Amino acid sequence: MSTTPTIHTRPGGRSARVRAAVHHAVEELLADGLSEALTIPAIAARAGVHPTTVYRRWGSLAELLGAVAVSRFSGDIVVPDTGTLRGDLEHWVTDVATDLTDPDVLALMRATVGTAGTEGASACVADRHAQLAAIVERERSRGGEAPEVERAADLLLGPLYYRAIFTQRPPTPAWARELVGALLR
Amino acid sequence: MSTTPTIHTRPGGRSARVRAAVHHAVEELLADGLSEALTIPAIAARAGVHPTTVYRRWGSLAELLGAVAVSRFSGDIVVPDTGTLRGDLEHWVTDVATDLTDPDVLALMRATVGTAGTEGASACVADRHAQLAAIVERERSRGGEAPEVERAADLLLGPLYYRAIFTQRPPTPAWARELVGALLR
DNA sequence: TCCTTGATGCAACGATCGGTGCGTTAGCCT
DNA sequence: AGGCTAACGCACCGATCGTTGCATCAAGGA
Repeated sequence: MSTTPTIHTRPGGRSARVRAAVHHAVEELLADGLSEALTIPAIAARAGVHPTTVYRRWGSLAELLGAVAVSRFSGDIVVPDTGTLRGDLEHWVTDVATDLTDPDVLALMRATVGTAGTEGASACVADRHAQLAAIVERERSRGGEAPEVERAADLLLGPLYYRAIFTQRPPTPAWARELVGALLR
Repeated sequence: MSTTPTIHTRPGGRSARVRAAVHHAVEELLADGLSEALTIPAIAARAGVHPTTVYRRWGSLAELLGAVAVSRFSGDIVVPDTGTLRGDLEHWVTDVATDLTDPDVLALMRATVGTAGTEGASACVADRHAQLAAIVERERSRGGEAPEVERAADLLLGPLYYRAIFTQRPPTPAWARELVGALLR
């Protein structure tokens, strides 16, 4: 779930700084469109850290990208309670669509999917699934009818991520809200 | 009568053989799960071709993967005419879902998305869009009502590719047919 | 058939990547 | 405050990548 800083062996100041610097360097290099030369020495140089450190802590580029994706795509977002399922979903898909408009986010997601394989890909959407499940569960606790989480993910996250990754038409908030209409028909 | 296909390049026997061997080697290496060590020398060795040839003809791994994706995902598939829009779509999504079950296809798609960027990603789905547009157009020529191509792509290709790429639950034909139901509601 | 020319093979090179052993630094604990 | 120990920096190494110049081969045309 969230980053619990008590689990790591040594959550001290320096390790955390190095970790943050490396993560930030990965996002910076990806933002610069250098998806080609995204190599560990380049990341280390950008982070002001010795390459050996990166090799030892993360091992491979795949694991590093996976870690960056997890920490980037696992914000502790609390979806505000609008009182209705439709309102919650519309608010949420707007947030997701806005997030997927950021080219840096797309670059990180593409690189993670291509390098970290299945695990990296699911790490990109795990938190979104959890948020969606929370919204559906909240509606059920209100006593209302709610579709299955799987179906909601198919009809909401499916079009959103498909447009973001595979097409050149980034999702817009207005278009995303129509997806809610198609789901709650 | 046969118009000599004087194309700019040389469609002769050897170039075509080399091209086919390299394309096949890329798919083979990806099928072996070697997405990590997917490098041009490795591809050339697998294809029985000198690395220089690959560097000269394709230039970079991104362009090579893009070319492989284009040639793999652009079969001249003719969707059979079942007489109704629903039948055509159900038949088509079944084909797409079956294709997306192949791990080799998924590996190629992930590698292309991660390496070849936006252009590679759209190359993976361009032909699917064309097929869907053809189905919709056929229904209109029958005089029937058909949804917009964009909407159909969002609600059909979206869930299909989302499941295939981002989740560990590959799409099944039965599930894919339900998508048609959600679209034609 | 021979000639032209584009495509491929070959060998060598510099550059850089990925890894290892060791000394040093800086958190955490008593 | 001082020791303990994980984490980091440094120097060095082998392996491999990406490129270039030149020789060779094969496809297409006169």
